[in-house]
Order: sequence, then C-alpha cells, then structure tokens
Amino acid sequence: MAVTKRRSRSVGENTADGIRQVAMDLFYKQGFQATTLRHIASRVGIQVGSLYNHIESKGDLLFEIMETVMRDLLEDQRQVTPTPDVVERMRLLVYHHVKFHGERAEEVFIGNSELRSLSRAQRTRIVGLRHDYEQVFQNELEDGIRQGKFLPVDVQITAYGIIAMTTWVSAWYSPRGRLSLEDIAEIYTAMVLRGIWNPAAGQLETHLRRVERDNAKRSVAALATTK
Amino acid sequence: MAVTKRRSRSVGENTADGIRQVAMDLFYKQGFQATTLRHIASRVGIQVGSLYNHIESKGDLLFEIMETVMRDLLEDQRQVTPTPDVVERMRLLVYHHVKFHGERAEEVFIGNSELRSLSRAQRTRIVGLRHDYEQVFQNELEDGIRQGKFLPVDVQITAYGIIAMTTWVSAWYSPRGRLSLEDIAEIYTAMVLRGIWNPAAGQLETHLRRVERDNAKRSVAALATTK
DNA sequence: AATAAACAAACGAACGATCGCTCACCGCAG
DNA sequence: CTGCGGTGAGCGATCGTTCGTTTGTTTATT
Repeated sequence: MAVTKRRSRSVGENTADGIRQVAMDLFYKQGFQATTLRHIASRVGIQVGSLYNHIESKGDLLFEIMETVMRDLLEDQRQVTPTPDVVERMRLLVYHHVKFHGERAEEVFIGNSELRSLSRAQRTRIVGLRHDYEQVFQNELEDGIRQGKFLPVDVQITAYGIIAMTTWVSAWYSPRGRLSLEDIAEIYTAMVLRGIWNPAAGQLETHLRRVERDNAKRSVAALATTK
Repeated sequence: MAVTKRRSRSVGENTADGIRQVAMDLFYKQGFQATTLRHIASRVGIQVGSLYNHIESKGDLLFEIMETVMRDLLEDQRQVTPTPDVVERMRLLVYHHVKFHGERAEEVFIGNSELRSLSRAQRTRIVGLRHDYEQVFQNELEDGIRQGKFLPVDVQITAYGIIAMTTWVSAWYSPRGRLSLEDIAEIYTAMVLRGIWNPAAGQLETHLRRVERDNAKRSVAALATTK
C-alpha cells in the first residue's frame, strides 16, 4: 500500500474550510494573538507557507470568521422581526440570541473578545454590524414601552444588559451540561420579560406558562438534593 | 534650569506603581499579548531592562493586576453580606457590583478577558476567587427562594446572567457618558429584582421607589426628544 | 491512448522584525 | 562608599510572511 506523500485533491474535502475550522478552534481556546500560523498549519497537516494559498493574512482570517458569524446572527434575527406582537417578538429575540450563542459559541466568543485584533477598517465594519443588531433590541423595547407593555426603562442600558447576560452564555455553555440550551434560553427569556414587564398591562404569565412549570420543577428538585 | 538626566528617586512617586498603572492601561486598550514591555517601558519613561528591577516577568505583572482587583472585589462584596434582609442584600450586591465594575473598569475588564494568558496555577487561583464571588450570588438567590421572596429560578443560570449583565458595564461605561454610574447601578438593580421577584410575596416597588421615579422621568424625556 | 502544457497547492528554507529577558556597567542619593 | 535603580547592547527564540521549487492532477493536443 503506497503512502501518498501529498494529499490528493479529492481526499480532504476542502483545505480552506479546514483552515477556518482549525483557526476558529484555536482562536477560541488560545486567543488570536497567542495562536501561531505554524500551529494552525500543523493541525491542518500542511506547512506554514501553504496557508497562504488559501488565506490573505492572519488578520484577514480572523476578520472572515467574525464577519461570517455576525452576518449569520443578523440573518437569524431577521427571522424574528416579522412577529406581530411586541412581547412575543422580544421573547423570540432573546430566545434566538441565546440559542445562537450556545450553538455557535466558539465563533461568537471570538467575535466578542478579539475586536481589538482587527484593523481599524475591519473593526469599524464589525462594530457597525453589532450596532445594527443591538439597535433592534432597543427599538423593540421602545415599541413595547410605547404600547404600555413594558415599563419605561432606559432602552439603551436595558438592551445592553439583556444582550450581555445572554451573550455570556457563549462563554460557559456546554452541550454536555446540566441544562439543555432550550432550557437556558427559556430561563433567560422569562427573566428578561419579567424584568421589563409593566404590571399595569396585565398578567405576563400567559406568555411564560411553560417556563414557569419547568423552573418550579427544577428548583424543587435542587432544594431536595441540597438539603 | 538643569535637565536631570536620571529621574530623581523622589520625583516620580513610585516607579513600580507607575509600571502597574501603565501596564493596566495598555493591557486594557490593546490586550496582554499585544502589549510590549518596550511599550510599557517607553510610557513609564525608562528602558526595557529597568522594568525587571520592579517586576518578576510580564506574566507576573498581569497576574498581580488580576489578583489585586479580584481581592478588592471580594472585599467590597463582604461589606454587603451582613445586611439582614435578603432582598436588600441582593439589591446591594448588584448595586455594588455595578459600581465596582464602572469605577475600576480597566482592571476588571482585563480580569475578564485575559484569563487565557495566565499560567495554569495562576488561572486556577483567579478562577477560584471568581467562583467564590459568584457563589455568594447563588447563595443569596437560594436564600430568597427559600423565604418565598424570589421565584424558584435556577440559581446558577440566574446568577451567571446577573453577573454577566452587570459585568459588561466595564466594557462600555464612561464617566463622561449620558448616565451616572449610580443611575446605571439602579437601573440594573431594579431590572434584576423584578426579574426574580415572586409576586406572591407582595409588592416589590417599596424596594425600588426611587428608581421608578427616575426611570419614568428619563423615559419621558427620551420619548419627547426622539419624536 | 499517449503526450504535453497548465495549474493549483504543497514544500521548505529563509527573511526581517520583534519579542521577553539578561547582563555588565554606571551614577547619584543616603 | 554602598547599593538601588537606572542604561544600552544584545541574546536566542519565534513571529508573519515571501518565494523558488516540486508535485499531483486536469485539460488540451496530437
């Protein structure tokens, strides 16, 4: 059986994709600056110089990863915005945000921690996308306040808080953890809505019935085991 | 007027403190890996080699900064824990957390973003301190739930959320911003307490009266200007 | 079908720059 | 005159990047 000295073109599906995959993993685990092109190349199974057949530069590789995830995040958000009811819309915004940040934790974490490693132009681009994304939360808050469904909170600070709380999921979530991503998403969804809900607009609980039941079950179980 | 070739010992109060100050600023703005000892030395006004009269190594400099801020944070937290009422205690925990993270945004931001740059032993130490700090939030949540004041939420996920939301203040807060740090702290305090408050325990508003009034004022003003 | 030209992609050595860190030396304050 | 805290040169390592060369495969020509 002859050992092919050079990988056949059809064997390894796509070297460029492999590079991005490996880079994502290493950027996530070690950070951008601490990750070496030689390390990436080694994991891909090629030499350093060969990377440049597929990438423009190390910085460009980072930018590509960050732009891709931000675009996908905005795309995911757009699926929610047509929802007619503002409460349900906000609920879905939070829910989708948590799910996205759990499912694509690596990319999203890089996007949130490596802004500094981008060039000025690249950073401007990414920050712009992030701003568009955050603006949707602020707009929905304003809409809910105008309708009397939400308390007259400060929309900017509140939006920052909601996004920060749910974005941090990407830093600790593990698929092998105690709770499913859907559980976590519903916990935060309920917490957020309760935090901004205007009691004068009636009962919030109809929006959250399933969450209530699940939380109660879990809490009882937890208290039982820790006692 | 004679130019002193070498800085007098009494002029610059303390070189070691200056190094820590400069390092903190640069680690905050550029990240640890991207910050050069030559850059630090230049800003301090000395040569690279002279740094080693005051520091053990670059990595040790980072660790010192992170350990100091974590110790101070825990110290700040301990001032709150004797508060008898669990609701007021939680309120103060959040309030203090926000204020600390605004006032010492640079250090705290470094502590949250440069864990990867520490050695294994150093990281273990810092993560341990962080765990102790977070555990207090979980304990207070459990206490409040047991007393029926808080809803039976998942204490771990909820604590993570509260801490994440309020820690992120360190990433965007500016003393020259629209709101004072006290305003921001009260906004998040109210949001958190509403998010976990058990309606069966009565009205929460007595705990938040001042916040309500301020928020309402601000919101009316905001709507008036954006219309 | 056999051959040749074209091409994409990998190799491997090297470049210049820069990094953290060391060290022999020195000058001023106490 | 002792020693703390500077200087400034330089060490070895490593970084991102470049480039001439080689290799396997595809496409075109005979």
